[in-house]
Amino acid sequence: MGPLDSYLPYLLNRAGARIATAFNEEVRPLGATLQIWRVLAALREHDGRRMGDLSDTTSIEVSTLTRLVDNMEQKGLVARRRDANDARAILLHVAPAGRRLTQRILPIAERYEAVALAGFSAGETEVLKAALRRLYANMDELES
Amino acid sequence: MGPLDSYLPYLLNRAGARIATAFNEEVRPLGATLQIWRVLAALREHDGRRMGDLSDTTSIEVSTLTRLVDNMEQKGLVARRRDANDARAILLHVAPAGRRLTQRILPIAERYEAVALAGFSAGETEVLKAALRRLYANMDELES
DNA sequence: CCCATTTATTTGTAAATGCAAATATTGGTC
DNA sequence: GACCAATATTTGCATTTACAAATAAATGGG
Repeated sequence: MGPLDSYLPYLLNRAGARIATAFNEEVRPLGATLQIWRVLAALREHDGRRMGDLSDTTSIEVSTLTRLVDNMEQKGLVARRRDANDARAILLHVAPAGRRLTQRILPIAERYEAVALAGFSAGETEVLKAALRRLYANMDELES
Repeated sequence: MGPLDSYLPYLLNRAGARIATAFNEEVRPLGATLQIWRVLAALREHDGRRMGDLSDTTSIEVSTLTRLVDNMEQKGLVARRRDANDARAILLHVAPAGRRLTQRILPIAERYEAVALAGFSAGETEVLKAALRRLYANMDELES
């Protein structure tokens, strides 16, 4: 392996960590965290998700997620409901305070997207996003 | 903001988290962790680094790093030495066990690079890496 | 229809994390 | 040369995290 900054996982982590840290600081005054935002964003895309589903889409480990959701529930951001068709499962729903918080975080999220991609053309942006999806998919190879 | 999987920080985190989790599992049997590897890899590139320098290059928060290094020192992987020119600073050096561990992890790291980038041409790979460096640099904008 | 297996979530517990404060040292200024 | 702000690291402490085990419910085979 050559220099560190030619090593893909290194570059990936470095960029991700930097964005994550900055974003986290920014939403803190709103009483949120990056992880809370991840859950809210996932619910914004599709409300009433299972814990396992949320864990997959947010990349938050499921036992960590349980406790995060405990916390969000206490804050009135979300509500747990038993799935009527499968009593093992929980369906997590946004609550009004969660919707309000989402609306406050959205512009910050959009700003981060813009800042991170400053100077990228629409084409370059698409190539990058496609590559990131491909990286993710490539990891299937090691899961088996 | 549109669908989650068109949101750059999401894609970045998702890919990074997946690689990190898998890598971490893989090095665990060797008595290592991803964070330990990050430190070893940074020292491999340039031995005798300051804590702050290491924190920057590994993206590990400096107070976390202190304790990680305590741990690595106990395992005989690294050694702290006071900087002779500046008694505030520590210079961290690999120790023999650290070098051996590095040698055992290197092939795993190379495999991860290969798996993640499977199907990418050399050109595509370079475009991706350049983009990740650019993302990182773009975040300067928010630091001020 | 009962049992064993699988799936979904939570809980126990130890370790990792990160902010803030403390400590140590340097370097410049008066 | 003493003092003060800046820099480097560590420590205190509360929170977050993650592995493993526990709990609960569904599913399918006999």
